[in-house]
Amino acid sequence: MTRKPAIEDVALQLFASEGFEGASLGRIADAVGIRKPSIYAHFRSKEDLFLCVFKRTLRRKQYMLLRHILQDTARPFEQTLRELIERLMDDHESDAETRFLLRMCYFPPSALHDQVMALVNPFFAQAELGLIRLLEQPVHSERLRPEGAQEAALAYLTVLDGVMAEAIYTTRAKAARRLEAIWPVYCRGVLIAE
Amino acid sequence: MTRKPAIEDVALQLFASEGFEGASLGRIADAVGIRKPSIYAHFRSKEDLFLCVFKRTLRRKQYMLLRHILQDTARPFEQTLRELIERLMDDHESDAETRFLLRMCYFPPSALHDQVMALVNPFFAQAELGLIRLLEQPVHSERLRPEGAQEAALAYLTVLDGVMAEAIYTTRAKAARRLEAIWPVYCRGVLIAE
DNA sequence: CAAAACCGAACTAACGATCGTTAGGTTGTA
DNA sequence: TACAACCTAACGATCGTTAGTTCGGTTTTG
Repeated sequence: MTRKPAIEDVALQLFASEGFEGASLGRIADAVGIRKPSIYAHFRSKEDLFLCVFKRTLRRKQYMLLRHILQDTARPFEQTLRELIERLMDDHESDAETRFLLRMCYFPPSALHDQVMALVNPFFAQAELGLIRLLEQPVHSERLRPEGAQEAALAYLTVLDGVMAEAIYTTRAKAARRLEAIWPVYCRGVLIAE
Repeated sequence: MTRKPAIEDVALQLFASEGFEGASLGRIADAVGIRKPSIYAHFRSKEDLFLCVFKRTLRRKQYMLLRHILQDTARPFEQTLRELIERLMDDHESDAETRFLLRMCYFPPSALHDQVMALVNPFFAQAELGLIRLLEQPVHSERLRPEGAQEAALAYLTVLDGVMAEAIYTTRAKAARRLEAIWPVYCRGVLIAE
């Protein structure tokens, strides 16, 4: 009977679209259908609410990423990696969770900058590591140029962020255009020519 | 003797670091060394102040970009394009103008979203066009793969945003790592193999 | 088994602080 | 004398937060 999950969901939505300072507890409470002080039955402060939502989101995304990358390690890695970008573009358009996470990784509330980064850095580090591990599997690494898995992984993350950047400030369709353009470039750049 | 330029400079700094909602007129006035209502001698509202600063920044950056791209069209284009990314990384670290512009292109104040985008879209469109024009010059286009200037330009913008993304949420040094990794990939991907 | 104590989730009322903004006065300069 | 640039004082609205209450459902107890 508790509205706690509803509060978290609405907070996520508003934080994603208005930012931390732009989303007020009053508007969050209104959208949930409760009174503003009722939020304090579940969270010690606005910052506490934010951090709870942020941690939850980080946890879910980490799980999703891991699952996607390890789903079928035998497939050509280009396919897996390209589909991951497409999936993130879809998610960014349809669910607020991805928008929230991206926004707060780029520009966390300045008072919480250090706390947020302490959560985000291991997240990114593990993502990079998981990616390198995938590319280092013999099936894949023997198709890579001698520069190796590390370079291919780092370059991929750059491509990913570049495409998502366009998804953020314009539309999914224009981001898809970018992916079409850069993907063959990326593949030619990291694979051994046949 | 007017403090108008000082107001704009300080507003730029605070908007860049705290966001539109996070930066209050009171703190801006404090940093300038005047009283809060004095701001209204020069700007009709907080939104007006923001838009003035934003337009000025857009104008300056547009001029800088154009100058950089057209500085020496005979040089190998890879050199010009790579240096542009390095320059933007430097700017992002040293001057608030670049941080401000990036932040507000990604996440404009939600009440001003449409107005901001009406300014930003032509800016991006012209940047893309200028880039394509550069790459279509025979000196450069004859070194490009048959996919052509359009693909190379779009891929470049993706690389640029991907590297800048890392500069935003971590440091210049880590962004430089990304550039090191992706630049040879990009060049192999767009240039004809010798 | 019924009464009592407890607890969590919501509420109302209100706090002080700060927000953006307006009105109106002072002062120095053209 | 007129105007621009600043000032003080204050506005209503909203911010995040606290105090204290009510109410329904568990758990503990006589």
